Order: sequence, then C-alpha cells, then structure tokens
Amino acid sequence: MGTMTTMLDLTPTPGAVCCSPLVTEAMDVGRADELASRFKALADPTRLRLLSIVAAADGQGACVCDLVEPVGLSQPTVSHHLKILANAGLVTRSKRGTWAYYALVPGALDDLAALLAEVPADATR
Amino acid sequence: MGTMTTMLDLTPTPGAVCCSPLVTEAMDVGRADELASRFKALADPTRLRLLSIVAAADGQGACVCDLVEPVGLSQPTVSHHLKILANAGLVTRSKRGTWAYYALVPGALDDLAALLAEVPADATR
DNA sequence: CCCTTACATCGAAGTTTGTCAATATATGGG
DNA sequence: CCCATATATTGACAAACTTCGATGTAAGGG
Repeated sequence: MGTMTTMLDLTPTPGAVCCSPLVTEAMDVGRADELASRFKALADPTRLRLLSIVAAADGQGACVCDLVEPVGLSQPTVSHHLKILANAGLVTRSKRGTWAYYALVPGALDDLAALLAEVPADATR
Repeated sequence: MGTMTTMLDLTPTPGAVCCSPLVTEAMDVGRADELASRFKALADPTRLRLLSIVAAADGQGACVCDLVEPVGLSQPTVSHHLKILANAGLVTRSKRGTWAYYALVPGALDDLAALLAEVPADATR
C-alpha cells in the first residue's frame, strides 16, 4: 500500500506501481442509483423553494395556487416539480374539492440526512 | 396573491377562495441556488460511488488510478466527476509525485445533512 | 347542463449534463 | 534532453432536464 514514490521493483507489479487497489469496493450500483435519484429531487432551486413553502404551510398543506406566484413560474411547471417531489417521497398529494394540497412527508428529509451520513464508511472522523 | 381572474371586488376575497396565501415566504433565491448546486454534486450515481471509495480509502486518500477501474468509466470522465466533487467542497485534491490523491473533506457531508434539516422551517414535527 | 376554476398532461424549445476520444500538461527517470 | 506515466483539459455528441403554451380532465356553481 505505501508505495514509496521511489523504490523500485524486484517485486512483481511491474507497471502496477500506483497505489492500493485494496478498496475496490465502491458503493453498490443499485444503491447509488437510488440515492442519486433522491438527491436529484433536491438538486433544483425551484423545488427547494417549493419544499420550503410546503413545509412552512404545514398543517393542511399548500395548494398549487399558493405556490405558483411565489416561485414566479408557470402553473404547469410548478405541477411538474411537485410531481418530482412526490415521486421522490418528499411530499404527498391530497385532493380536496377542486384543489390539490401538497404536504411534507414527516420524516423524509431526516431519512435523507441519515443516508448522507451513511455514504462514507466512517471516515469522516 | 388572490387571483381575481373573475369578479371584481365588492367583497374581500371574492374569487380568492383557494387557500391561505399567508406563507408567501419561500426560501431565499440565492440560498436555494447554493443549496441546489451542493445537492447537484451528489445527484449522480458515479459521483456517489467515487465518494464512497474515497471515503473508505481515507488516510492518505485515493488516487485517480484507483478510481477509474472500480467505476468502469474512462479516466477523463472520472477526473471530471472528481472536479465537480472538489468544487462542491466534498473532497480535496493533493498532488504527490505524478499522482493526484483525493480525500474526503472531514465535515462536508455532515454539514450538508445539517442543511437538509434546515430546509423546512420546522414542520417535520 | 354549461361554464368556470384548479390542476394535470402533452409536445416542443433551449439549456445543461454525462460520456468519450483526442490532446495537452506535468512529473519523474534514464 | 527525451520518454513514459498520471492526470487534466478540450471538443463533440446524445440524453436528460427545465420551461413554456396549448390542451385535457375533474369538480362545483349557476
């Protein structure tokens, strides 16, 4: 592992001088995909702002008509983002009359935060 | 606000029946942009896998040659992703000899996790 | 019933992103 | 000095994303 920069060979590993292939263990591909898609839902400023309004309006939730104007985008665009947040399990949708109310899923963000802490084996120390 | 598409005024809140425009307070745009760009760095499976290897190899860090093969992508692509992770403040780069070693920034992920908990005002309760 | 309101879906622009091959840069060795 | 190795940068291209206007759908009110 050390691989002194200098030092030569004598030993096998003729061109394979570089480093330590010991930890070839990357995160599982499926898990990486799933985690990435979760983070992707948060990787947009508009969605973060929508999320913050929905979170603040907690109780009954916020309807689309409450969200369109604050973010300054078209209604179809807002609906699109809300769908992405819902698919990511961050908000729920419930229809009351003509209106659709979106509410924050209780532990969703905490779960994501926990996943974040799990990414590194433990090396943050 | 109220969206008085129809009707005029007469009464307060004529067509503005919808909901409660009380919390028009969305997250600050600048802050949303910054937060989103941070999450964007994590919103890719390859980068998450790279991050996990770098984290596991902590101590001296991992050099690019250790990362290319495990993720199965070209060396330029790996360098590209590492640059994104570095720009996001998640890893550091230090050159030793011909090799470039990448190491996890100690509290970076914890900080992000904390930011996550901050998104909602407090409504997660 | 028809019309209005609230929201979703569709189709299309424009931009960003992930990836590679080719090339440039740097570093150590002979 | 020149060469080999490790890494970064460039240019290109396809896929994905954000956004919009137009249209579809559902639900309530006269």
